Amino acid sequence: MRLSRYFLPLLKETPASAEIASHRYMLRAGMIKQHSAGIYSWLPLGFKVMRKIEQIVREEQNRAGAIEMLMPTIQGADLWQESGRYDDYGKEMLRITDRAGRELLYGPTNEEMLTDVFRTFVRSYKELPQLLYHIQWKFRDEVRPRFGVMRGREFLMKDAYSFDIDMDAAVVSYNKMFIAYLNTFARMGLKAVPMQADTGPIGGDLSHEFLILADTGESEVFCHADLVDMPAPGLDVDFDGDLQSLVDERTVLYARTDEMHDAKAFETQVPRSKRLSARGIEVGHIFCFGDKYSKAMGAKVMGPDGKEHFAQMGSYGVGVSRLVGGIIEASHDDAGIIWPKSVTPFGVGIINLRVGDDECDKVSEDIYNKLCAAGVDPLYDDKKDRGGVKFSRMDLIGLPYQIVVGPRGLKDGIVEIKDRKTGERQNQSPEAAIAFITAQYADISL
RNA sequence: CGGGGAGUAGCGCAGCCUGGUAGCGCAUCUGUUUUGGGAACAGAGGGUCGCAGGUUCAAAUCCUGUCUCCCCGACCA
Repeated sequence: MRLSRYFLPLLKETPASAEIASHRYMLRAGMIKQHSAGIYSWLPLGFKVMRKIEQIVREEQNRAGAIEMLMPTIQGADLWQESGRYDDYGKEMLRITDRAGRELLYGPTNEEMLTDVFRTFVRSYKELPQLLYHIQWKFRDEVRPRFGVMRGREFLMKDAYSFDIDMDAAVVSYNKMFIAYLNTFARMGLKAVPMQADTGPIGGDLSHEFLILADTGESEVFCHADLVDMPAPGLDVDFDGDLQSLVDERTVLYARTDEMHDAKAFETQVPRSKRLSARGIEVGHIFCFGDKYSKAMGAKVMGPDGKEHFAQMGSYGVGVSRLVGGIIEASHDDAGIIWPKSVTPFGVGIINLRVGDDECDKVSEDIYNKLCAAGVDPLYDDKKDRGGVKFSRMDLIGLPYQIVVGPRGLKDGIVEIKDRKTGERQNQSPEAAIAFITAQYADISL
């Protein structure tokens, strides 16, 4: 993409309303525009990042054996009256009336709707397990939206739902999502720690929240320090095999959010030097809640024993739009965002310091064309701005690498490669720079 | 929902106390000179002062109501 043809409305000054780094940078880097409290337009740069995050989530859901579908944003009130949540959910649910006076709502989640799909079509244990998901916009009329997209009212969520014949089988599904989540967040460069969580209005007793540690996180967390650097299980995990030991390794150590925290247990189970209390951002939450909805809504299947059984269910959420902010919270500096390679909106920025100079134009264009062909998706700054503007702009939007093409270097036949994260610079011939950048993305599908 | 703060040009703000018909910085447009870390000079455009009432000869300014946004807390798949 040529910057001169892109839509990238950058802000030089920080909008007064933005308090935390991710919100500030998302506004300044032209990623989002707020329309009202907790409701945003996703501008091209922000949308591009969100799409990449969404795709990683999708790939890891698929890898774990979940199947993608799509349910509507608008739901009828009847299903929620059946489950009993129509009244329980309260003002957080956005309720709508259509022209015929029918009660509708903008879905805050989809347990009821998918349970309805399930009970319509599934009759036998032979069709189990089922693990279905969709990635769809949700609306929760939060009392207090804040922190930009981190707590928006409208947000994009991946929610998966599992249906099994009994609790043992339900735990197998739960474990698949548990492992898939660790891999998902790891691919985004995040260290997410699974923590014992309260099941809240969902019900049930098996539940984990996945939190990334950040000072601006909304939750207070307590955990064993070793959990933070524990590597993800890896993409070669056999999801059809027994995952229990992998899950156990990561749940045996103490890790709880404030609502579940037990100071005494924390002190007895975790040696002093390993006690970590910090703040975290919730990016995923998984629940195994059994027959709460299947019972209320009559979702049952015939078992091998010739009797009817209510499906044992679980639900599994990832905040896709929230992750855009979460990744920035975890990866930025004073100059701007530092994108992990896996979610960066563009693979590399090419800075032409002297647009209009034949040699600079020629070399920049050549690098641009070759990197496009190599699939690296470069952003070419071909605007007629001064060097300083170009440097700070590229730092702000935070692409992992920059290639600087200027008359000074070209005299000696070289361009400069800058690593956004470390600040390291290296001089290379244009050809070597192209090869270097291409190699950095060899193992990442952009 | 309780407490606090703010709505004035695209963004950041001053002006309000003590009413007199709107200003600064950045951004934008034109020109000239510049050009390797947010350039300089000259000129130009852009505002129903959130909205609705009221007081007054006169309201951004005073009064009443209302809407919106932000922060702290409570809340939160």
